[in-house]
Amino acid sequence: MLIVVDRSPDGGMLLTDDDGTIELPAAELAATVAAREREPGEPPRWVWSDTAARYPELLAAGARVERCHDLRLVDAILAGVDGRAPEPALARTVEFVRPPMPRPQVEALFEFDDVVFDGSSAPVPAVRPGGPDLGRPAPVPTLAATQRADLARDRGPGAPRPRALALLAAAESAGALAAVEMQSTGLPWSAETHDALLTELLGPRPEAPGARPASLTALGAEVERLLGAAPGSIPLDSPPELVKALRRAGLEVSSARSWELRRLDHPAIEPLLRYKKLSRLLSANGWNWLDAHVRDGRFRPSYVPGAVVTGRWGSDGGGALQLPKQIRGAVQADPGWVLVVADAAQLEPRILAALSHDAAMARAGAGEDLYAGIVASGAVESREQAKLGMLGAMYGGTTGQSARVLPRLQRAFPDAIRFVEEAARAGERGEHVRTRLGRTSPAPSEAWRERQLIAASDAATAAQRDEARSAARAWGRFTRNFVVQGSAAEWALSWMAGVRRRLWSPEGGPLASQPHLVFFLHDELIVHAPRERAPEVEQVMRAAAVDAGRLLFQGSPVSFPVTVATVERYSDAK
DNA sequence: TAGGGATGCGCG
DNA sequence: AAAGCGCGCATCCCTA
Repeated sequence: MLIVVDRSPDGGMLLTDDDGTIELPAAELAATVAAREREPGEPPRWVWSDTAARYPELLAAGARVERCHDLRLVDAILAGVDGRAPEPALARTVEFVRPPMPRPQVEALFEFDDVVFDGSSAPVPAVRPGGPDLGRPAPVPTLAATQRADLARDRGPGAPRPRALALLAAAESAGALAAVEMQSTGLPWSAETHDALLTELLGPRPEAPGARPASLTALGAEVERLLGAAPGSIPLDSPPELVKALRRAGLEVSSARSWELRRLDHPAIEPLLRYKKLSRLLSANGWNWLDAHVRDGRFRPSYVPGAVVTGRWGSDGGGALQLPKQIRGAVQADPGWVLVVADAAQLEPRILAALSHDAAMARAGAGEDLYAGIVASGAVESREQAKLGMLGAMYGGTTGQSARVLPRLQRAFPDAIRFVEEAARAGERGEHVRTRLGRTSPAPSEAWRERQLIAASDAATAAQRDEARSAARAWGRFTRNFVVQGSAAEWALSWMAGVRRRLWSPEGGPLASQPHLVFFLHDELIVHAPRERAPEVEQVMRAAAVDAGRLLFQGSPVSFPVTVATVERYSDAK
C-alpha cells in the first residue's frame, strides 16, 4: 500500500492511498503514521518528497517507518537515466499513478513492485499539489523511464536484474531512512576515552583556548633545530614556507606532502612527519572537534545519501566518513551493550567479478580472501601484488607495480579486465556508463566535448591533441571506476537495508532500546546491541550480505563474505 | 575581511 | 614503495 504524504494548502497534512485522501492536523501526523505502521500485514510505503526533511520529526515522535519512496532521491537517479537536470520542484509535487503490476513471486526483501510508476496510464489516484509554496504541477518521477531502460538491457545469463531501477529506488529510499535513524540515535562516543587518547598522543589539553599542546611546540622546535633554523622561525603549518625551509637545508622537495618527505634521508624528516601527523589529529579530531560534535555520549553526524555521483553517501559535520583509526577507540558501546562491526571483504573486486561474469575471478573469491585466492590461482606471487593490481585495474593506474602486474591479471581474468577497459573506452568517447542497478554516469562537461572536437579537427595543434587525450583518459578513469564503485554502493545499500529490516522489531520498544545501526562507511556497518543479542546480530549481518548478493546478481557464483566482530570499542574490530 | 581556490590528509 | 577512483574538512593564501 502506497500512502502519499503531502502538505495541504491550509497547513495540515494530506494522506492519500487507494481509499482516497484524508486531511489531518500536522500535529497528528506522527501518531497516524505510527498507527498505520502497527497495522497487521505488509507495512505501507510512504511516498514523500524528502526523507531528510520529513522523517526526523516523525522518528523523534516515535513513528519508526519501515519503507518509503523518496521522490527527491529517485528523481535524481532518473534524471541521470534520462539525461536531464533534476527538478527540485517536481519532488515537491505529488501526483502519481499506479499501474497494475503482478506481484513478483520472489522478492521477500523489498516489495518494490509498488514503487513502479508509469506515466502512460491515467492517474489513479492523483493528488493535487498541496501548499502554496509548491512548484508547478508535474508528473512525479515516473519510473516509466526505468522500465524502458530495464527492458532495453541484455537478456540471458547474468543479465541485469529485472526492474533494476525499481529496486534501486527502494534501496536508495531505505538508505535515506537509515541515514536519519543513525543520526537520530548517534554513534556511541566516549568523550573521556577520546580525551585520554588525545592526552596520550599530544599531552594534556592546553588551558588557554587556541593554544597548542606543549608536545607539538617541542616537536616543532626539534624539527627547526635539526634543520639548523632558529626556534619559531619556520611556520611548519604553511606548506610553501615549509618547502622553502627544507630547500634552505639542502633538501630537494617540490611539495610538503608526507609521501614525498618520506623519501628523504635527513634527521629532521622523522620528527617532521610525526609533527604533521599529530598536528592533523589535533586540527581534525582534537578537543575542538570533541566539543563541537560529541554530546551526551553520542556523535551525531548527518549522512547524505546520494551525495556522490556514484551513489555513495556523503556526510556533513564532523567528517563522519573519515574517522581516523587513531581515535576509533573512543567509539565505545554503552555498558552491557556491544558494537557488532561488519565489513564486506574485498567488496569492489568481488563486484567486478560479478559484473563481468568472470568465472576465474569468482573461483578466486570462493574463500574469505579474494586476494589470497588470486595468489592461489597462480596469477601473481603475493597478496600485495594481487591487491595493487586489482586496485590499479579498477582505478586506471598506469604506472608502478600495479601496471606491471596488470598483464598477468589480464591473462588470468580476461573478462574482468575487459569489463573495466570497456567502461574506460566508453568514457573516453564521452558516453554514459551504468551501474548494476542502472545509476547512470553524468555526461562530461561542455568544455570537455569542445576540447575533443577541436583536437579532432585538422587545425589542432599537437598540444591541443595531448590535452584532449589526457582529458579523455581522465574521464575514462572516472567511468571505469564508476561502474565498480557505484555497483558496490548499491550492494552496500541493499545490505544495509536488509540489516535494518531484520533488526527491527515492532515489539522491541524505541529504536535505541533494541539492536540498531549506528554507522555506515561504504562497505562497513556497525550495530549497537545488547550484549546477549550479539550472536543473533552477527547472523543478521551475514544473512543480509547473502541477500544483497542475490538481489544484485541472482545466479552469480560470486560470493560476498563479511567479516564480523563483536567488540566494545571500534578499534578492537580489526 | 569575507570568500574562493589550492593544498594536504583522513577515510573507503 | 607511490598512482590511478570517490569524498569532507582544516588551513593557508590570495583576491576583491
